[in-house]
Amino acid sequence: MENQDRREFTFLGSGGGGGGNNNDVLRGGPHNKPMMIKEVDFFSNSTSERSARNNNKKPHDHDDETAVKDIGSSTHQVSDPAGVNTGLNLHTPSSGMLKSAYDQERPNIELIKLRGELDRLHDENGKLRGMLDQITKNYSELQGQLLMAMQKQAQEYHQGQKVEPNGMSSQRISAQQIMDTRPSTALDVNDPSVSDDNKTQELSVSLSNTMEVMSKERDRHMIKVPRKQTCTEDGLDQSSQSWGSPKSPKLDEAKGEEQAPEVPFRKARVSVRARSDAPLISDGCQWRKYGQKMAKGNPCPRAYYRCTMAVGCPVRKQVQRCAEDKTILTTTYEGNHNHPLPPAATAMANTTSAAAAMLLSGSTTSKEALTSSGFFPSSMPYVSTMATLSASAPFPTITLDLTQSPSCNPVQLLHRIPSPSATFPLPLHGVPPQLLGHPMYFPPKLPAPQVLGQRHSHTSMVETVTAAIASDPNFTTALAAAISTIMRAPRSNDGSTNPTNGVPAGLPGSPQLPQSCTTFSTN
DNA sequence: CGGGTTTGACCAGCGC
DNA sequence: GCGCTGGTCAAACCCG
Repeated sequence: MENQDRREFTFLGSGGGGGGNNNDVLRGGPHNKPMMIKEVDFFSNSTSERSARNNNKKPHDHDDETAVKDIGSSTHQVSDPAGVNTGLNLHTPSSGMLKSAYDQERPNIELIKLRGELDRLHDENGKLRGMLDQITKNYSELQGQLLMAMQKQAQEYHQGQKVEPNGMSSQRISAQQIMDTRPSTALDVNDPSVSDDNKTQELSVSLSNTMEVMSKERDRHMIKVPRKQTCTEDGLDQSSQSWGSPKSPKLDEAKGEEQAPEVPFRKARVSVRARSDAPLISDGCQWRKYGQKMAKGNPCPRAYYRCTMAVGCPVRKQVQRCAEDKTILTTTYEGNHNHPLPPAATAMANTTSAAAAMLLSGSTTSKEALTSSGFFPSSMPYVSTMATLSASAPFPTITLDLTQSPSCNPVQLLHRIPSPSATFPLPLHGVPPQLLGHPMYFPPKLPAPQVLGQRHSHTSMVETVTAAIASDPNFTTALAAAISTIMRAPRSNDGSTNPTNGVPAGLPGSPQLPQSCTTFSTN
């Protein structure tokens, strides 16, 4: 089991170490510098650093390097190495130097070439850094827009939403929306009329700030909900209903400022369903298993993990295999990390946090706030991911279901979903083409498209979710529209009415989603 | 030996 | 009040 956790991080490590070394890597150990950090350093480093590397490679060239520096001022300005050579040619043959002198000059020529190459690499790094910044900015924007949409919809919902007491009606509406909703009918977060001030403010926040905002937003929306088991589905969902109950003093203590002690409610959770033979999916974080239980209705044990990347990190996750299809691994996350994360983990954390915030922003008035609704833009060429939201449970959960086939018909997916859940697509096309084509791009262990189409091996949520966000320019609009639809949809206000009420997960005809009261589905 | 997993025990919420 | 269940704890154990 312990090897599973270590295997999670091999893609982040330097690649040469064993399991324990990988742990050290993630803790920022001095000996095994994570590859990702190396990349960052490479993006941000200076030419001098690379020169130092060259010096390490050729320490005996130090004098020559110094000689190069003597002409470096002109060389540096001439970014084209060819220009440098031209200048040298003017000096050497035409000046009538002796052959020995010329031979003495040759190392300098090579060094100048190297210098030019370094400059070229520097420029390239600058471009890459800009690209990375742009990606990060876009991601921040997306999150900000998501948050804005959530806030707006939450406000609207609080103001005038009428409750749909009939869960089945909600389901029908959900289906209609799923089949018929178009982006044009949904909230366009790109619309400048939508809270420009707030939007600007939100868009300007960094990733971490976004996380913080979302966390605060989420905490603000924490509600006191009587713990009630309304779902009859097995396994994870039942556990999820009680997860985060205030009975864990240590957890509350660990949450500290993040969660008021008098608030008995828990955080929203984000579940991930993925096909994987591996016991765990790689999410970029380091986890320690602290318990295992046999859940009712599921022969597969449920494992409990907590984040160990920092002391007191409140993030926990549950891992359990689907009873009906043991190739499906369900991982449920809760909480926000209170420490820096590796890039991959950051993407995952942000995504789950956004999803959680999305849930909570719409579930503040009642625990069924997000009972059902749907969105399925017909403009989406690939419906690779479906998201199902549900707040019918005592605390809302959003599940990314990555188990569906890419070729799966959305209608079929609809029929597979046993509960009136909110569904919307998350296009998972892959990494940005500019990254794919770039030599500095290190493809993940499993590129997202492979993850989508592949039902085996180690599915990486980070890769998949990140790819979902990064790959499709329509994603922002689509997601916002989905959120909009979700928030606007009629919701069940009856405490006994929930998506799974009377529709136990794992019903015949819904083999793909046997245990989800809340499900993101992936195609 | 340190860090992780295993596993039985314990606690608290919930339903009957 | 009692039993069931989920979640957590912590001692024992394992492993590199």
